[in-house]
Amino acid sequence: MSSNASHSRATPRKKPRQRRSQATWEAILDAAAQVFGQQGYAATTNTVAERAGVSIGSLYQYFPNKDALLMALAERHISEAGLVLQETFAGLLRDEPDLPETLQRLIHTTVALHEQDPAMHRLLFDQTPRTPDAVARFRQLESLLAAAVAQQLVRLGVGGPHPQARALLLVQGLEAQIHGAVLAPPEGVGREALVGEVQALWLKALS
Amino acid sequence: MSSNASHSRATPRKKPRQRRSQATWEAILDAAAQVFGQQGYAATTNTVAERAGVSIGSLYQYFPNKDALLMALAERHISEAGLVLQETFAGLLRDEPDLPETLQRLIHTTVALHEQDPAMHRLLFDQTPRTPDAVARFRQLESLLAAAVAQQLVRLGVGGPHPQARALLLVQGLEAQIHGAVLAPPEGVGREALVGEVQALWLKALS
DNA sequence: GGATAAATGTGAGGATTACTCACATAATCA
DNA sequence: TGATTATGTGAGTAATCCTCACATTTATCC
Repeated sequence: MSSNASHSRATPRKKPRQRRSQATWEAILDAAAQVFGQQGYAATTNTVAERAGVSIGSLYQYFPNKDALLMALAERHISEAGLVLQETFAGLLRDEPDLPETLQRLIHTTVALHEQDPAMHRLLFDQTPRTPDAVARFRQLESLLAAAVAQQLVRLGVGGPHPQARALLLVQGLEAQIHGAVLAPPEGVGREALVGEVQALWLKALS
Repeated sequence: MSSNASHSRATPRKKPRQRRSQATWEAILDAAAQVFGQQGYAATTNTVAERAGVSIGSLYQYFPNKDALLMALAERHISEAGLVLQETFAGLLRDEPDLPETLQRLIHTTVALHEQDPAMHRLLFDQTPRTPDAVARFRQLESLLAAAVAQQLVRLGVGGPHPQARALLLVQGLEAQIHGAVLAPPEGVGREALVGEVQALWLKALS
């Protein structure tokens, strides 16, 4: 089924050395984004290769298995999100806003990240198999993010006895709440109100 | 691949009418729990049938596809969790405890549900494909749970302008935080401390 | 009790699909 | 230019989900 290659690795099987191979690699990844985005993870690797205009053999020259293709898409998506987050934290370090404003910015960024490319987000979150590798990678990112948040909490004097722990809870809770609000909005309450409620809750929790 | 049956339905294909068919149905489910629990979603349906001591044809007489088998396992797991939750809420309605005690009980139950059968929980959460059906089913349960929680918030006078919305945020946030604390405990902080921090945060948020 | 119908069980095989490998082509280097 | 290395190809293999034509067991009726 999924990833039964001898010691499956998610990294590209071969690093491109010439310009044309780089182009091939990108063509495959772009095709994967399109095809998986439309048909979900059930889409076949042959379809991806066809859409990319390369043979199925070339696909497997760069990605050892189907999961690796998704992981590569995830990496790309994550690195884009990383840039946005880096910008947000740079702003916080520069302006040193108070707690309400800090929360406001963090929440706004989280919402923006979820609204940016819902199809891709849903594909990666709902349909990509959660291999141990993928889970570990996600946890690592979460931890990194928590560290940056912890720094802010400490600056604002609301870190408590275990800033890193508190920050982790904030990151996990916020992600789940915003994810639900944006991708599965409940009836009867507008997204605006819901996001406002999130901010109010965390503001009280941290004050 | 996954669920390409014409209009896939997750319900058993055939309702058992005789006692032996009921036995077959349960044998298959029990075998599925064992085999999938050990080998994950990659385990084959033929292995499940073999373990159950029935032919592969019989398996597909009761479950239209592999996903349906997992869904049935999920239903069973969820209904057990439902009993625990029902008990918790019955206790809250009976005793009408104050906010700290109410939160304490809700959190304790959530922790217990995650510690109960971590293997099955991980299987269903991490490895079972999130089909639209499965996602919808989960959201529905979440909503039901939120309604019960909202009732408690209103009773305690901390429901705010939109008790249902606030309750939903509580349910989603709590689930994510406890899930992380129990199934992926961070280093440096004990689970006890982490759970305590969760309670403190929500207590302040709702007071 | 025997005959008929309905329910349940079987497993070889069809259809799909992830992935391989022996070989062809293109680029680089001496 | 010839040799070597990098890149590309696609028919074929193995694995696996699922079907279907048929066998067997149980229930129903006279």
